[in-house]
Amino acid sequence: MSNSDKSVVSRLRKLIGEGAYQPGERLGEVAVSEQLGVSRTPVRLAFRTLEQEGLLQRAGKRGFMVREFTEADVLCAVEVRGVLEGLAARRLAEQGLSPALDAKLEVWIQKGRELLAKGYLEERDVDVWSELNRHFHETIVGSSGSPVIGDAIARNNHLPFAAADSIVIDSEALDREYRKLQLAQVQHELVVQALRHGEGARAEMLMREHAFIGLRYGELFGLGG
Amino acid sequence: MSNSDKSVVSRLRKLIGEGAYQPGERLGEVAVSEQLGVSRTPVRLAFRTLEQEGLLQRAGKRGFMVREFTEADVLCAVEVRGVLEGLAARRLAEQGLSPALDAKLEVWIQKGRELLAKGYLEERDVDVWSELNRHFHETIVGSSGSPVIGDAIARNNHLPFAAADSIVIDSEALDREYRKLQLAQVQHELVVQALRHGEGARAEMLMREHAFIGLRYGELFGLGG
DNA sequence: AACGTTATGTTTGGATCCAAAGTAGAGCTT
DNA sequence: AAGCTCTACTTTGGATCCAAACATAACGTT
Repeated sequence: MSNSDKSVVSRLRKLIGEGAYQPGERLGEVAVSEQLGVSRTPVRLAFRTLEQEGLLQRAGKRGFMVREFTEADVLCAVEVRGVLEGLAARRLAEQGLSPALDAKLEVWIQKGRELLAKGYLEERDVDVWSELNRHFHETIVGSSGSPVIGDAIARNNHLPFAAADSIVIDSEALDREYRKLQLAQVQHELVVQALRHGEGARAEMLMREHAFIGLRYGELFGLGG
Repeated sequence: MSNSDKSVVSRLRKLIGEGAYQPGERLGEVAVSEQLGVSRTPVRLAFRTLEQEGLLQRAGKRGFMVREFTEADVLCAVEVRGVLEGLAARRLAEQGLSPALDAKLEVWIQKGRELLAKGYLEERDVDVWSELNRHFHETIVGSSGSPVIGDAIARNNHLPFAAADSIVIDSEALDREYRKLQLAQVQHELVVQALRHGEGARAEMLMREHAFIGLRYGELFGLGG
C-alpha cells in the first residue's frame, strides 16, 4: 500500500470517526475524491478496506454509506474485545508464562506504578498511560501463539469506540480519571498475577471485566456513562 | 459491488481455499488478472478486500502474498469463533428468549431430530445438516441485539477452516459422521435449553465447547484429528 | 388524472495509460 | 575477484476514459 493509498484510508477513517459525515450518509466516490484531492481510484480502494473494517456499509446497489452505531453496538464491541482479550489471556495462562514474557509484562506494570505513584494525574500523563496500556494489551494478545486473535481484535478496534486506548476521554476531570486508572492498574496487576499462577479462567475473567473500564466505570465515580 | 467484482473476490477466495496458490506465494496483479480474464482494476479491489479478510498479507512493499496458516492458527480461529458465539448466546440468555425466537430455534432443532431419526446418514443428508446448522448458528448470532458480534464472526469465518459449516469433511465414513452429528444435535438442544432458562454462563460454555466439534471430536471416534 | 414507458443524467465498475518506486542484473572500479 | 553503481525491467499506484446500471423526470397513453 503506497503512502497516498494508506493516507486515504486513514484520512477517511479519521473523518468518519470525527463525525464529518452523518451516519447513514451516502458517500459518492467523486465527492470524496475531490474533497481529498485525489482521483477516484485510491478512493475506490479505500472504500473496500473501510467496508471490511465495518465503518462503511453498502447502500443498496449504489455505493457506500457511513455506518451508524447504536448504544448497543458500542457495548457489544467492548464485550467482543473483552472476550477476545480474555481468550488470549487464558491461552497464555494455560501455555505458561515464559521468563522473558514475564519480564516484559513487569515492565509495563512497573511503568504504571510509577505513573500513578505521585498520587495525581497531569495532562501529559494521559498519553503515557495510553502508550503503556497499549503495550500491555498488545503483549498479551501478541503472545497467545497465533496472530488470529490479534487480527480479530484489530478488526474490532477499527470501530473507534472499541479500542482499548479509548479509555481516557475527559482530560478536564483528571482527578476522576486518576481513580479510573488506579483501578485499571490493579486489574493489570491481577491479570499478570493470574497469568503467573497459570490460572486460566481467572485471567480470562479479569481481562473481560477490564474491558468494561472505559464504559461503565464512570458511574462509580459519579459520571454519566 | 458489481457481479464481476464480487465474483473476483469469491473466485479468489475459493482458489486460495483450495490451495491453488502456495502459502507464502506472491500474487502479482497482472498474473491474477490474466488468469481470471479481467483487467487489473477489479483484482486490485479484490486484493484489498482479501487483505482485510486475512487471506492475503502484504509482501513487504511489493504487493500481496497468500497468508499461510499453522496448526495453531486453525485452533485459534476455532476458539475465536467459540468465544464469540458463546458471547452471543450468553447475551441472548441474559436478555431473555422471545416466543418468536424460541419458535424459530425450535424449527432447526426439530429438523435436526428428523434428519437423525432414521439412525444413519446418507450422502445428501450432509448438505441438509450443513444448512440447518448454519441457520441455527445464524439465528443465535443474529439475535444478540447488535450486528457487531455477527460481523466479527463473519470476518473470522473468512478463514476457510474456521466456519461452523466446515464440520463434515469425510463423506466416505458416514457412520462416524453420524455419531458426530448426533453429538452436535445434543449440543444444539442443550444450548436452546439453557437459553430458555436464562442460563447465560451455561449457554456460553456449551456454545464454546460446541465450536470444537469439527476439530477435536474426531479422536473420540477413532479418527486422526 | 394516473400509470406506464422512455429518455436523460448521475454514478459506479472495468480497462487502459502513465508515472513512480523497486528489483535485479550487468558492467565498471578498486 | 569482490563490491559498488548505474541502468534496464518489472510491478504497483494514480488518473482518465468508456460502458453499463440505476435513478429520476418528463412525456405520452389510456
